[in-house]
Amino acid sequence: MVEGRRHTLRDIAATLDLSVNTVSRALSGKDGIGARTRALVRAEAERVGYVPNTLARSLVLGSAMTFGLVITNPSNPFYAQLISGIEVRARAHGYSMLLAVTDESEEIEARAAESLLRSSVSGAIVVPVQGKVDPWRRLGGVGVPTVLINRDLPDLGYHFVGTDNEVGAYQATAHAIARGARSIVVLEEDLPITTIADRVAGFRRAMAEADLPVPRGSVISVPTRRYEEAALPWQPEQAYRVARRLLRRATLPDAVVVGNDYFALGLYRALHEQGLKVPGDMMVIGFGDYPFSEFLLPSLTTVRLPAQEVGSTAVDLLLEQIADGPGTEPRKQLIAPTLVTRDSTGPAIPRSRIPHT
Amino acid sequence: MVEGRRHTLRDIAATLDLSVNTVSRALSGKDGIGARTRALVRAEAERVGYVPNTLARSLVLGSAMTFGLVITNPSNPFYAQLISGIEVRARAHGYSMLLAVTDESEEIEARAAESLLRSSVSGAIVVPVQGKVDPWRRLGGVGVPTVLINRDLPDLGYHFVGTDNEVGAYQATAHAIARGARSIVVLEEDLPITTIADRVAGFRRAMAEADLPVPRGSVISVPTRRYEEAALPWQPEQAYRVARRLLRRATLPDAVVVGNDYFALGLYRALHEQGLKVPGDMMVIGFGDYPFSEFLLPSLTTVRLPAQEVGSTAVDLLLEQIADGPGTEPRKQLIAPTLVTRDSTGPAIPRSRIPHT
DNA sequence: TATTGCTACGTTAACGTTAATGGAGCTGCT
DNA sequence: AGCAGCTCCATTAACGTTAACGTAGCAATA
Repeated sequence: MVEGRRHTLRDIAATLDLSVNTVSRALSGKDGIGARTRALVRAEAERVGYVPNTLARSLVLGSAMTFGLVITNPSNPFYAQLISGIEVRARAHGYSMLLAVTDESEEIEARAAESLLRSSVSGAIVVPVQGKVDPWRRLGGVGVPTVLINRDLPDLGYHFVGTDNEVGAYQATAHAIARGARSIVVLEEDLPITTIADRVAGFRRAMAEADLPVPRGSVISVPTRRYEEAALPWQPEQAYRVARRLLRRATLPDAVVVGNDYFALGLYRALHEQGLKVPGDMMVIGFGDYPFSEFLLPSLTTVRLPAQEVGSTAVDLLLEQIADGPGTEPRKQLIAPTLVTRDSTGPAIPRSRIPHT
Repeated sequence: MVEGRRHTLRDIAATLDLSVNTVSRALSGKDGIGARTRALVRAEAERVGYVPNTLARSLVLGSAMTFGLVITNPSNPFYAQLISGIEVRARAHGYSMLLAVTDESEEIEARAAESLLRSSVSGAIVVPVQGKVDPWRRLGGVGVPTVLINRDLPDLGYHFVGTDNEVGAYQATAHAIARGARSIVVLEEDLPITTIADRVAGFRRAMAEADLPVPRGSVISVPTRRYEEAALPWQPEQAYRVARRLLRRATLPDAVVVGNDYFALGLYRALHEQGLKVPGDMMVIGFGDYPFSEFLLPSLTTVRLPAQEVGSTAVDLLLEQIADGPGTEPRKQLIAPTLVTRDSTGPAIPRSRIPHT
């Protein structure tokens, strides 16, 4: 079946002795076509295995029915889920997805933006590296709807969907305090992004509300930026190194809130080596609720980030913007994360309740 | 800068009083253009922020400079890494990447194949669901180079890049035997794919070489197929349930080889609940070397799958096929995985050797 | 000076599709 | 019978780009 080259509307038109336009309209379901003609065309299209050429279609329609997705790193489980969420929702509306990976590099990001521009994407969903703003300004300048994810660039006035990191960190910290922690430390990535600042703010708010001091050294930066093709266990490893230094302090914190669940892994190891118990000697709270976090020993209390929801919300914002045209007020949508309480902040619960299958 | 609509070659041609063709050739670096004219054109293009329209270019050239990537699930760390590997390599050669996620559904897969066909991708890299063959046959039928990843569909005669699962499972099993295991159990996904069969074969070969029996019940299937929007910890959870049943057996195996590192998580938990120690009471060997596996407690011995290498090899095969045209003999490329020996199969090594930073 | 050959550019056509417009043939009404 | 109005299809143009070919102008050569 269907060997050789691709058949076009013209081929079908020629064999049926019709005009190209008639064939086009017959196939696309427009009216003004006789029932018998339409059936004939459909049958012939089926017979030769006709596949419409999206390039030509997009060229004349001015829209490629494609969304550009620009993320920093798919090996971050949050972004992996985000990809799924966006892809599913986009495809449901007939859009394909062009994916670009920036790996936190401004240079790659600029090229990716340029590439989306050339491809005439109908919209873009972007996790910006949060350095330069210009590449994305150009996209909006020519009328490409753009939604920023996770990290806002307020200067652009674009739509934004993210998780409420301030609240997430607040919840995490407040939870630790409720469980008895009085001295708490935060381990965060060393990226210059709003995410981090928001979380630190949430942490400080919770501490302030409990009248707890936040001495210097309470917020520790974990070096994780990397442009290389990536030894992947980089993040746990770096967190492990930082945690080892932390554990050499004279007085140890009661709880540590880490910037992502990979960091918790490194911290777990450092604690284990020192013979310190979680949560007995130190509570640990993660960020992300990665697929493995529930099954760590002890299972990790963590702030669940609604990746799928963020993704589908972003798609909805694009669709809305495409339908309503430009000029819509930029919407900043913060989706609240939820704290998932597990064993790393409380007594290990006997799992014997779990039903046998 | 650069507001309003997009400028075209015609715009530039009009303001400079040149022909469209001249502008095109001036910008694309073709010769037969005077130095002064070229400079003029370049300057004007820069001034108005000209962005070439890939759609039009692709239409006339017949190639979209785009690769289609079809995977089952980006939350599988192997595929997350694969995406990175492919994207980087493809972009280095000027290709963009269209991503489709099938979630193991044949129906979605068929639609994805159709979508790639419509988009005139220059090539496709596919992790097939391994049900129907037809969608992919059509792609090859119209001359789209296609490389299959991980799961071969031999009927198609396409290029194939995968990991040598037989050898991987053999190594894992042989390693366990070398460490003293005599009774070994395999936990695998319940997918009808060659991957699983190959691994079971490798397992059996290692057992046979050591003259060890493989009684019924040595290969256990873990139900993981899911089409829904996916509770993500599904895989560890299912493995946990299966492991609980396993641990109720009268005699327990000395070692368990699991189909992916998520399964190891579930197994770890089940063992922990029974008070069984890894590796003392039971060795555990994973598959995948996921980012967290090195940092589990105990760290997980696992078969590292070269995802990045698989990805870049696939891209290279596509590029080669595009350069040489069709008719090249299909190449089946198996990349050997490497066993990473860690604590889950041997005595916990004191980590005090790790240098302080 | 006529011929050749080169440079630098313009003209035309094409890629495959959709939209706008036009027109032939039929039906129905007065 | 004449005309309007409808159905059904054809014609034309357009989207933005590249490729093939044509040609004017000039310098070098015979």
